[in-house]
Amino acid sequence: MPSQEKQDPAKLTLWERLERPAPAPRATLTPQRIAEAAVAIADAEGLDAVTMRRLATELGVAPMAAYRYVNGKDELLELMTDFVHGELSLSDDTADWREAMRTLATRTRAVMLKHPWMIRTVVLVLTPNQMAVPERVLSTLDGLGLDADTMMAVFRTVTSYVRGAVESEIGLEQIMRERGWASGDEARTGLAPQMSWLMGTGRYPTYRRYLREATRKDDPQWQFELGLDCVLDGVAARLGI
Amino acid sequence: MPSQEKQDPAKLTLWERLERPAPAPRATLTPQRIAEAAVAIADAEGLDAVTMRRLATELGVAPMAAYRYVNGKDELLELMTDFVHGELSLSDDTADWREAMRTLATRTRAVMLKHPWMIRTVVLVLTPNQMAVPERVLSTLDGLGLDADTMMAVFRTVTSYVRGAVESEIGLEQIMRERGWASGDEARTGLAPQMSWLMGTGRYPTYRRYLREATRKDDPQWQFELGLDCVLDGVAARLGI
DNA sequence: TCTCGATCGATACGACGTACACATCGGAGG
DNA sequence: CCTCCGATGTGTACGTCGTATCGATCGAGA
Repeated sequence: MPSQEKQDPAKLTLWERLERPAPAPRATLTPQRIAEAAVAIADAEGLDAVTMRRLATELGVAPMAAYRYVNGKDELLELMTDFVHGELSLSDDTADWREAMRTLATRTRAVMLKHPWMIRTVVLVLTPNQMAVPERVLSTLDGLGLDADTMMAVFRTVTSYVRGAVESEIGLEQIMRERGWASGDEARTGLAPQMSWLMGTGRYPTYRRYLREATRKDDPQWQFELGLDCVLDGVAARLGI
Repeated sequence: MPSQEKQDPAKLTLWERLERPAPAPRATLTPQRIAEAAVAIADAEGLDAVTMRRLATELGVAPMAAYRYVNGKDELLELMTDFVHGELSLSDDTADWREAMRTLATRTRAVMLKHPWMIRTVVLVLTPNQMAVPERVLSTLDGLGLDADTMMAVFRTVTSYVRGAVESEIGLEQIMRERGWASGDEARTGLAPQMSWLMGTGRYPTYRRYLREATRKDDPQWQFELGLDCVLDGVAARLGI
């Protein structure tokens, strides 16, 4: 008998395996269970706590068990990333591209702040839930007279801003958590020695004035939304949409 | 005699130690030498190749030697990050804020593409060379009638876009390097099975059209600069500068 | 010359990712 | 009902990592 149409599971991508019809009989483990457990660990204790051994413990299983479903730790991270992207729940209730971009941006920010480890994850691996994002955006941009390249540029521009902004926000949060600072004021007192040393060099006069005069240093949402409005304004103006 | 003004070196920050006048006598190791070696390894073989042991080998020294200058691997990464930020060489030759932001953006992109591992580094640790960036930007924004918060918002907005954009660019490059793809076409053939499976689900019709129609998919510089112009336009328009 | 603190080396420990061979389960074919 | 086989989970082991600890060694001030 010649070759079966059945393929070697190891040669299939993670996503093909994930959607295979028969979930297999024994199934104490599934990709979903693995993803949920890994995400739970990462949410609670950070990405460094996500260990193949720790994951196995959490699943009540031997350290090597998960390797039947995931080819290595990198694929585990892919699985986690795709799983969380499912939380974005993109809806089709708006035809206005700008409003759609705005809610996508704020929702992305919310999801990432909820799963701060996401920011350390590789971008642009092709996973089903990640692909749904550009699909949604491109579809709202359709019919405005933009060519394909420009439509994608709009998507990339807004996405890039969101990612960068959330990244710095998370970076700050992470430092505060590590050092046990609960408020912006606590952080500033904690940072005071280092900061006053830097300021004492006299190399940062303008920054020093910013420190004295600014009043919204601890309002990341204001900062995020002002930047987002700038970006959306610029896209609309330059591309005439 | 009561307490000396000399402090316990372990309690000083990395940067205070770095600029202490006497570099110590024996000095086969210095923070600079350490930073250079670590950066060289990361540039050549990626951040994962930067190992305390590997670094020591490269410096011709015992594995634990560098710990005299760096409190742990995290501080080594800080040191590397600050070192590379020194390459930005911010100049004061422009008073026009927009031109200054533009050259900062393109230069940042260039430096990061030269040191792709930078993108995986924690943002916003207070290091001298990193602080020089907002200082430069704020000083060009000075005197345009913006309050301190808004000036900083401009800086953050542009910086966020740049970081996000470069991050996705580097992410793609990294995947291509890992899989040994040299051109965009090679990458597309390599990705073809996965992509055609995803497209076969019928869930991404607009994205599919983009794939057919787009002609600048492999022109990251065009994408970067278009987005940057949008962001700068938006900042200028919304803030009236 | 002696001493003392700053450097650097040697050794060791626990945790990590994962290769590999083995045990075990559950359903299909007789 | 039995048997067998592939899919699933286990046990063990190896090499590498970050780094704690302590001892050796060097240079300069007394």
